[in-house]
Amino acid sequence: MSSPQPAGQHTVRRHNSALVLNAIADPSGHSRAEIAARTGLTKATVSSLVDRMIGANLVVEGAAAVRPGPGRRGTALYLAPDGPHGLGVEIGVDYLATCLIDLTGEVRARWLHSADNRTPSPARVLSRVAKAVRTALAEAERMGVRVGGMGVAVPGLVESATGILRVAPNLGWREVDVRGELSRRAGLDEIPVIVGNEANFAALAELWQGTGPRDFVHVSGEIGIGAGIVVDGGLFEGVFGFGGEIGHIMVDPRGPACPCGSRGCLERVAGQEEILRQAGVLDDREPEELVTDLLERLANRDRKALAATRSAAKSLGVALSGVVNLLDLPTVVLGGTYARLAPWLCDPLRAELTQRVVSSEWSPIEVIASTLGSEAAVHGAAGSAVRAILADPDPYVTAVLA
Amino acid sequence: MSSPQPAGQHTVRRHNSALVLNAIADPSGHSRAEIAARTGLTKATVSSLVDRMIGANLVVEGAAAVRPGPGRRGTALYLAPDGPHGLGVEIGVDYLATCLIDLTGEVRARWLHSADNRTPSPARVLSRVAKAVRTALAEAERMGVRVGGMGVAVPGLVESATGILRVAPNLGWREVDVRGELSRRAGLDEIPVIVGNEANFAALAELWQGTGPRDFVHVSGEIGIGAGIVVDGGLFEGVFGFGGEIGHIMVDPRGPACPCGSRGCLERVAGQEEILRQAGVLDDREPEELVTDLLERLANRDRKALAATRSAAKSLGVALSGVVNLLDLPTVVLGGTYARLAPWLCDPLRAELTQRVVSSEWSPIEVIASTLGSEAAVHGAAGSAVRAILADPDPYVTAVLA
DNA sequence: TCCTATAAGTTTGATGCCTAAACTTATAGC
DNA sequence: GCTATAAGTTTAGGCATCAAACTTATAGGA
Repeated sequence: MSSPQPAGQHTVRRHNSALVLNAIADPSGHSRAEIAARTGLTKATVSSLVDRMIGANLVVEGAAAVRPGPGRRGTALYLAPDGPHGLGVEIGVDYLATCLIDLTGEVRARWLHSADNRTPSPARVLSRVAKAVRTALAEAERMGVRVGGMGVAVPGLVESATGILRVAPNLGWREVDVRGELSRRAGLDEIPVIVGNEANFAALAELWQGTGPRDFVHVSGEIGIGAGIVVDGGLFEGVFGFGGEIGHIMVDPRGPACPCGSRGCLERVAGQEEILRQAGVLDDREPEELVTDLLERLANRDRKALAATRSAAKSLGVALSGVVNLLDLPTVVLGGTYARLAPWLCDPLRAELTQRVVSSEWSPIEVIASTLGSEAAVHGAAGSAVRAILADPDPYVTAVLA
Repeated sequence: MSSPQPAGQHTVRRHNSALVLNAIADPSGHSRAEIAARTGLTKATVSSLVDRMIGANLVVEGAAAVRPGPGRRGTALYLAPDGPHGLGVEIGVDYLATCLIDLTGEVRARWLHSADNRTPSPARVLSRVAKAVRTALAEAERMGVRVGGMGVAVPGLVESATGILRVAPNLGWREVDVRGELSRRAGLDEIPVIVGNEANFAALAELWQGTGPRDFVHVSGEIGIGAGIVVDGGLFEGVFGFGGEIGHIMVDPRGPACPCGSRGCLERVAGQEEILRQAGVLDDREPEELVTDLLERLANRDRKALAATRSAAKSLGVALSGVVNLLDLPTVVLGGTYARLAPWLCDPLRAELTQRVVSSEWSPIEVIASTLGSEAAVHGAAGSAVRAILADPDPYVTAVLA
């Protein structure tokens, strides 16, 4: 959105820095001259901007490119592998994950602790998180890289402007100032911290991974059902940052009651727990084991398992058709547990969507499974930190060069 | 697709021109110095930009302001009442509306023809539309004002990038190049034409009228049910421009069959026709008369009418709660026929939403009725033309001064 | 081996827009 | 009519871009 801020020459440089850096982000390695042609800037301007970014260690020069014909060879430019890194943290219900990611999106270090984050107080959990953050910062220092930002994924509603976690039902948290607490506890005065919903971060990880679509809704079903909506390569967060809540779309007015007060909510009808129950594999084993059991039964064409999955697909289709109609999205990405069930979910879901979506005639709906595993959210959180630099490098460059 | 464009000094002027003009758009009339303070630009810059815009007849100077204390009085600046006008056209199912609107949003001329646009071929209808456009252009010439752009509202899905009407079920049109045809038939080579969905234009009219919210979903129910989604003061169109289709969200899986192939679609359950049927006032009179009849019965507390309205409110609540959860919107605006039924719809709808929307605890959902009448869509269409100039005046200014 | 054509990257001067600060104009209060 | 204050204009300077000239590097042919 156009900010009500006046523009000056610095604004121009800022805009063009981002333009140039995003062209450099192409891993095939382009020369200054190619970047100039691609962005529409002159070689002189590109040179000047690139020099600044090399100085700030965002960009490095590679070997001269091999090209047929006469003429001097250009020097290929790449994102600096030892440039600023992004630190990602995910506070799960029963685990704590951290990772360090470089500018190219490569994971350079990762940690995963099993931890019950539900029983102890938020303060205790956050002090544990702060410790994990300090460990990661120490590792970054050992690697000789600067940490340019941090992303924190939490399973709840986060007000994007303030970074305050409003509520996380599955953690039992309410009104926790995650950003403030972590900044304080881990001594992060210098590092910008972004707090967000794990479903949103997972969707962003999907966006940044490989060459997928730029417009999609990413649905992940673990304990709740969360959706991350990506429009034109950016996250759609809603007005307060509470967007993407599809778990309580009503799918069946005569369905089972939901703790939220309604009936037949998607989460109750198509959530992991309900699929397992209908398939007859719900007992007191670990969730991981139960899903493996379900997958085995599906592979063996167990009738109840197949019926449960098909029913969930149908309900998902009802809910997602509303989403897709409303936002006019061409693609649905299945993440989390749904990604593992994708072989059985995709076809009935696609059929349901095609039937219900008005515009499917002109732009058919694609349903694909995420290729990212369970660590999508941490990667997205870490990635969002480096992406913040890539999307607007000039403030970072100015700060480093100062 | 937004192609990344390089920025130069002209970009700066462009940005700041918009900034200044939007500050001037405040009808209370500010001086150059006040604009400077408000925008953060210097007086010199504001003066220079304002001079250009006065030259292009976008801005006029008013009387010197009265202000207590010593010092020279500033000259108030206003949007030029005889600056460029927007031409709005609405192709309804059984009428054709046109209007001319000035930069301030004031309607300066309007025409309304009853016309059956359903039976004749699209080509015939469009030639009739072109004639109405030429009439409006002639009137603009007589008034001595330039027409800066045209908006065309149609009751169907429009691909925003191309201006092609993909389908309009209630007109029986498919794949009609409305923009191309009208440009050709009415000789509009110089004038930019925006084609859009009437529900979207109605939502924009609501946005621009008065001091309403900047984030809302506007629902209007006539023959179909359309929604216009406004986020942060801008229309959310979806990826292809097909966004806002809420008519076929499923509200009740056991509900009546819908021509779209599904069952229990919102349109079938809460549309005008179904409300009238349940209230027992559906016969072969004109729709207008039927609605008046319904309103009378509601005023007289007719039990069937009240029940029908309450049931529609409940279904709307189910569908809109999904929308509001997903997009995290704080406000629902009822337009069209729903606006007239608002006294009976608002309360049950609000109750339904409050119950179903997860974030309502932190940001309660407001339900309000539109104050615009049946001409919201034409006004929005005309307004979108002048808003395009207000949002980015520099290209217009440059073209006029050249 | 040297020359020529070609292309990458740098240097230089011009342009355009913004800013700061000085300057001019206008007005109230004394 | 003088002074203080505020609006609006003028002028000098800064900054980022661009165009064009210039330097550097390379292939291919004489």
